[in-house]
Amino acid sequence: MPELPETETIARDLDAALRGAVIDAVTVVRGDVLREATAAAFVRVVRGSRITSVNRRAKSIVVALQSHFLVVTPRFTGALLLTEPADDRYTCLHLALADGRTLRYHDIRRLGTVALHDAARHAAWDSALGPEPLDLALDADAFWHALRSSRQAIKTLLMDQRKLAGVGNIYANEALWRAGIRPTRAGKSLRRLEVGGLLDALRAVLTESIALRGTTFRDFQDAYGVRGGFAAKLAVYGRGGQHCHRCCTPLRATHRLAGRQTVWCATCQR
DNA sequence: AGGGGAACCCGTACGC
DNA sequence: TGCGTACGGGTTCCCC
Repeated sequence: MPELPETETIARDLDAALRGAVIDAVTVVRGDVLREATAAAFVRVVRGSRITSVNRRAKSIVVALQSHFLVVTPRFTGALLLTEPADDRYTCLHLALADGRTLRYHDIRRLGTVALHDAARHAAWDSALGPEPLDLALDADAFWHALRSSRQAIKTLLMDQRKLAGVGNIYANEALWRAGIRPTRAGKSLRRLEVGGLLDALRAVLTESIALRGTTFRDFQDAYGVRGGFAAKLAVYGRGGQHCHRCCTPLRATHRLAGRQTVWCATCQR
């Protein structure tokens, strides 16, 4: 479930730890996590290359090499680990660094992916994604325009990576509760003022979660195997049937909206 | 075009 | 207790 705050946590740690590191040896243990490259091509490109930076885009960690990019999308159980995992059976990729450290891509359920991009492919991938919510270049007017053409539910739109990058189920639920907006409202029904409030709420919850190194609901761990601290701060996600922190009404929960867990307060979300 | 649904994967939860 | 099955979850791909 790593969304924006969780992948941001991983990327910041890895950037500090890996900038300038050289990858000496590559072992592909579970080749089915690879995308856009065969195991042989992956080894050929990655072996001997230097890591120039590590960043985040949407819910992916982007490891920049000299000429290529590794785009790691952990999905539910994927992790980029600098420490020895508790169970090495789930190591999919093993990168030995010249300084003696090891970077592993570890994934129990293997729905996560590691793609290899050259510069042109990476630019195309990047341009297909929507704006970053924490980028101040995205203003409420632009966001309002992006939403007002759609009949889809606002919660579905928040999670549409072409419209906005990095927001998944947890933070979509949380931002809508904070903004007092019902998840099922059609995008085009939102007024300009409501969209401004929603963007403010979204930025606040993402920023607070990053400060606590993300939400570990079940599986998320950072590069050192440590859990995030934001789960205790969640107002609605995973709290169906419990009381709303604002008005004490029992929170409603459904899976009907795009098949995902949606939790909201029918009293204070309109 | 835009939206809906299946596939991907396997640990966990649950039923018998 | 032990086995079998349903489920979840984001993205991609396919189809209507």
